[in-house]
Amino acid sequence: MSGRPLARRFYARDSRQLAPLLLNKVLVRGTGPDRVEARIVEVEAYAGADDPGSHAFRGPTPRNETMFGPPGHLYVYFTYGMHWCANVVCGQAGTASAVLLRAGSPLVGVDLIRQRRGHRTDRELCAGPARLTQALGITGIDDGTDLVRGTIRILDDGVPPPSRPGRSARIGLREGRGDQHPWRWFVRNDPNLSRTRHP
DNA sequence: CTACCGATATTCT
DNA sequence: GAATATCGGTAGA
Repeated sequence: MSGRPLARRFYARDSRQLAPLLLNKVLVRGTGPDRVEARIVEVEAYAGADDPGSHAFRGPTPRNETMFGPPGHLYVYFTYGMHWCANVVCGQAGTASAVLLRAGSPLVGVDLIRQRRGHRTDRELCAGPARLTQALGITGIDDGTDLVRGTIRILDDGVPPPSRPGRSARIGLREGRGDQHPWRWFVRNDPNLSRTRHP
């Protein structure tokens, strides 16, 4: 697999505009034998001060500092005491706009993904935000990575986003969910979507 | 297949 | 103390 890396200006739009455009793009980490690729099939948009579901809602902290930086970098955070989740920082610097990568379809390095994921069924390999980071080997040391120049990149390999993507409320939130914030987009009928549990 | 529950570090009240 | 942008194991239908 190969493709053209997304340019900085591609990331410089609002998270709700960028999120559906990231569907069917290819997330890449590593080179050579440890190269892993997955096609993005599910995302969620997060905003800044006006979004009660966002980590940036109460302003900058050590954890969310990357969200307030320039677009085209990776915001990686640790949650539930054991899981890493990855976001694409977008918009203008200071707006804290970001897109959470929630699920992918494995393309390259599937054997390595199976090792990292404990030899689960194929559809469980990248079906969830923490599963996706584990499959690609993304952890806190990747927080702040420049997606345009770094070892983690997002490629356009010519597959366009869906013309009519699935859309729903965001998952796993107490605040900022519901019909007022239908900011989850996904590739309809893809077998690698995350499980949708609504607490 | 769905439902529940424990794990467990950081952030927030 | 409580909550958290989650997951994997187990129990049951």
